[in-house]
Amino acid sequence: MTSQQDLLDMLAQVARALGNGHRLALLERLAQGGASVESLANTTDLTVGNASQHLQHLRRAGLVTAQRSGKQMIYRLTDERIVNLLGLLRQVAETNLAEMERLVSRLFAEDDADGVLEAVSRDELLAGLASGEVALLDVRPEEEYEAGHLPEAINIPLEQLGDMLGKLPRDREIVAYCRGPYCVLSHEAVQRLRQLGYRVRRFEEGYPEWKAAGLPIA
Amino acid sequence: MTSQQDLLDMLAQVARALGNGHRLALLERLAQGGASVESLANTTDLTVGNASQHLQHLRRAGLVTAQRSGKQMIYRLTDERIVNLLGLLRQVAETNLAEMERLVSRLFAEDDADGVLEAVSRDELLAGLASGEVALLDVRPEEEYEAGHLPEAINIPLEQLGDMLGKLPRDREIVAYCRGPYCVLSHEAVQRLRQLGYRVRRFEEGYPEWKAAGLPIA
DNA sequence: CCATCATTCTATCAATTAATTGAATGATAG
DNA sequence: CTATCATTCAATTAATTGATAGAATGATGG
Repeated sequence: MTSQQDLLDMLAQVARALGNGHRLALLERLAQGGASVESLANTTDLTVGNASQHLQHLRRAGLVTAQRSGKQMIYRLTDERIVNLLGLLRQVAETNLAEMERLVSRLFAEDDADGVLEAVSRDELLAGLASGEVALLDVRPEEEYEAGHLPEAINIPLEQLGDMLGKLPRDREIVAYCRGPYCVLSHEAVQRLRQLGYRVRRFEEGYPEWKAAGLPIA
Repeated sequence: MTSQQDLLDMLAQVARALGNGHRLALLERLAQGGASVESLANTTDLTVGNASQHLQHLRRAGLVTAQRSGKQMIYRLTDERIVNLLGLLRQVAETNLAEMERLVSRLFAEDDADGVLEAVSRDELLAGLASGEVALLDVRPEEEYEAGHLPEAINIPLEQLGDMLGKLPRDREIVAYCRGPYCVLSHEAVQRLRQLGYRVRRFEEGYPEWKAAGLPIA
């Protein structure tokens, strides 16, 4: 006979699949778009063998699917709602764990006496884009940009920021975004560009959250 | 230095706290309202010592708080959004794990050739209540009903269903609800009442989801 | 203060999980 | 068919987790 506890045990199995920092890193990368095991291993600093095992763990939990493409195995999120699930987990953790807040503020430690570096909210960004006052900058690697990005966004991967400044407008405020709330790429970009005199702030979310909210992508 | 991985590790710690069936059962019970360790141990079939340990695990993850009241320790959810988090986890698991669906349909196995026992959705229930065509029946234990319930709901705990039939109207359809989507109390009540000739269906959600949605409670 | 009750702490054992290594499989290009 | 590349499998080890039993703590009522 099936009992309610069996169902909860199965739910727990899915939750346990989320219960490892490396697997969360893999999911965050997968939220940018599908990728091969090797590519995933590189962006998450795992050995290929280890990444493969974690991906199979996620697959058993129904969180990702695998599809062979030639020699490579391409992994993808099974469900767009997984982004929402991770977002909600993040919110709950941030509001209820003091330790969490400490880590977040340290990760984004910034010399921001005037508060001008305050991150841009989704509503604020939408308003800025509608009025044409804001230029969007995607600082993720080209591979992730190609897999999908916010409309009208210019792609300058963080490593090439110095070489491609010509692409950036001087007459509008720039809003930089990257992989999500904990991604430091956009934060780093903002700090560097501000030193060069650009008017630039960081979007408080990233591409996956934008997409999961059903907003238009390119 | 703090890295993004530290944050993901901390998120993983919260997810791991959800990664145990007994702890999910405790959270489901806590979603009905605060309770003592002993009460929680009873409703989840755990020993008191074991329940205490799991509750402390949940506390370290920031999911519950404890407050002493006389000799007893009353535990509560720290955050209403935890109900949403569990709901989303459930949705993701149900849509992506075949095994999950199999278990759910077996738990609610019903002899329902005509489809009349189909669960009532939230919108349908709201419409029925607004028009006065529906009477609400809460079949949870009195303790949980007292801690909060849907407006106008009559409480008849499942064990006392036979004794208190007089409270039920014959002229309206009855909608029974209990703790949530996996709670079998309302399902059991519906089966029994239908045999007695009542017009009755079960609400597909439960009290915690109703409350978390911001709908009025009593 | 003492007895009682509710809960937590401590120690222990069994079970599960994560990382590592090296071998095995599957697909492709020559 | 063979060499190569990407991924998975299998075996081992260390670390973590969960259950249990019994001692310890904290609050209450006489």
